[in-house]
Amino acid sequence: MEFRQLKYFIAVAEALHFGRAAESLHLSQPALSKQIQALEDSLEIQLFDRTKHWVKLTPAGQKFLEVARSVLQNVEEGIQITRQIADGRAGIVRVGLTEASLFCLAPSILRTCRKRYPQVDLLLSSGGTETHVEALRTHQIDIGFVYLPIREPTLVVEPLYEESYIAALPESHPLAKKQPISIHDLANEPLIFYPRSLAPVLYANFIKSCEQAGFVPNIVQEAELAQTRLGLAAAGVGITFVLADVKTLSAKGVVYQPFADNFLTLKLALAWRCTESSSVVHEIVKMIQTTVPEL
Amino acid sequence: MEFRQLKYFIAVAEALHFGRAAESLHLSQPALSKQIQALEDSLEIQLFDRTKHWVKLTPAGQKFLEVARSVLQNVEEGIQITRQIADGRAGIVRVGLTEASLFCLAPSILRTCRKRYPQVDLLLSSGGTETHVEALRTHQIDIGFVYLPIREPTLVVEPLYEESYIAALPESHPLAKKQPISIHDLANEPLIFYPRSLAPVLYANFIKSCEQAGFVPNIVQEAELAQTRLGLAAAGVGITFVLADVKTLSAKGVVYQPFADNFLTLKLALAWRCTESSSVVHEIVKMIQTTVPEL
DNA sequence: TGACGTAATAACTCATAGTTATTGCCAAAC
DNA sequence: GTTTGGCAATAACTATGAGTTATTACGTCA
Repeated sequence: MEFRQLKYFIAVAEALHFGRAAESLHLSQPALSKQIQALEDSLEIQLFDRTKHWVKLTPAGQKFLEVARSVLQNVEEGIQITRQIADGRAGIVRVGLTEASLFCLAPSILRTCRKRYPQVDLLLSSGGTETHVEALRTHQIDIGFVYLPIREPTLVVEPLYEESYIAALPESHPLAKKQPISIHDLANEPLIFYPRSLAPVLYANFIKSCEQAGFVPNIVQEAELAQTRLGLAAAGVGITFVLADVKTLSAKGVVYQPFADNFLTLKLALAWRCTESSSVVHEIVKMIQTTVPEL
Repeated sequence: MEFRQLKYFIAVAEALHFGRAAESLHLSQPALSKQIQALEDSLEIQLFDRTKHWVKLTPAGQKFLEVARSVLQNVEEGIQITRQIADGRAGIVRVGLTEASLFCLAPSILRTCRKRYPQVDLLLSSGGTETHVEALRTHQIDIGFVYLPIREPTLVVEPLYEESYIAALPESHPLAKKQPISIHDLANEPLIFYPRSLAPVLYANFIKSCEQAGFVPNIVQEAELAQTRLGLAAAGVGITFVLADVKTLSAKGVVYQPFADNFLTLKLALAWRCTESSSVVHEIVKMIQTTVPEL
């Protein structure tokens, strides 16, 4: 059985006339007759009752007409979906977000995706730079938000933007009134930082900057989430640091202060596998890269 | 796109190796390669990533594998159903039953049908001989239970069995004690008969038999259903007649009496269109013809 | 660097889907 | 009763393309 025969069969079943059906198929009548015969022979089922003067469907033929139509429609729809996946207009993309991207980026990325790529499902997870690099390698995610610099030849890494950290101090802290503050003010202060693994290079830079300023930072507590660190700061445990755009998160008992020397900055980047074959991943990368600067 | 190409595609997608896939298809490797290329070209979608050393599905190819499998399965199932209809193992058959057949035949016919032809739906309706003949002509039913004789050249009519009528008398009636009774006993008795249209010939025969016995029957009431007639008899309206096998229907206030001369008999037959093309109708006719004598 | 495994290409063959011309059948018209 | 017309089937032929075998090109592994 061939697709051709299904199409021919439908034409004859609709016209109930070999001549006219052949015409509508841009085909000669004998060719059509032969193909219908071949179809009936291969199925070993008589689909038409026909004399030289009329043609009609047998009961089996009526059922087969439904079957033929639904098969052709299934194929058509299947090709549509396949094409959407090939074009990157459909599929599943797993994105690893960072703490920073979680707050302000995620909602607008999701919104844009749903609008521009309604057939694409974004699965979001969160983690640090190291976990994302590993998750990319092991194919657990397709796109990761990471902090620069990164050395991983199997990944494509493209910077998104740079953002500076600001200090978050307990309300009652003396530095809360001085503005702007400097790195030197941090000497001897109890500090709350995030775990090294979240962005190892940034962590190292921080330590180095402190040492260059002539002191060893006194990190009394580590916490991954900004919210947790702010809570600790509010409780007077020490000074902590958050990304500038996190300050929209007004926390009770905490005062934000920018650094005069802007010494602690973060370069956010997007990473994906060099070998990535899925066009939908590339589409979503492009989408994120155009969406993020608009914010 | 061709079915061949779908099958080849599935083989390659499963083996991920053109040589081995070709072998499993009993085909040379170049032929397979060409067909896969032709498929990709016709769809304008790349289904495989391949080098000289490995083959793997693209994301679109993975989707298309699902599509191809489901299409082939749909076709397979569709052919199955079509074949069942062609063989008379599936379909819809509309059967017109008579009062007589409704009581004892219908349940066992339905039971046998469900057992032997699980894919066949029987749609039952009831009516008299004349309505069934008309319903057969106008394609409203496919098989009709009718009373003989019938002259209708467009129908095939095959007798099923002959059954005699028995009298049903009010309990208090003098004839209730005499056994068996004769046609002569009916002279001057008020009679309850069924409408002429239900079985015109039987009706005429009844009138004629009475006239030959020397009297004109005194029909005081007509009623189509046996149940109604029995009710009237019980109420003392008169004597009525029911098929012998209806007597299992014990009716209060009514006594059954066979006729000595067996004068009122009914020949039940099955009728269907000469031009009937549906094999399932013929199957069900055969089924009824073998089931009925067993009762 | 050479041998091996593998998909693609080349050149060819043969099956078959298409063509036109013709036949045979039945229905309707004269 | 005969003829005409319409239509599906058949016959004979053509050309497209699905298959073949032999070869090539390429990347991996020893």
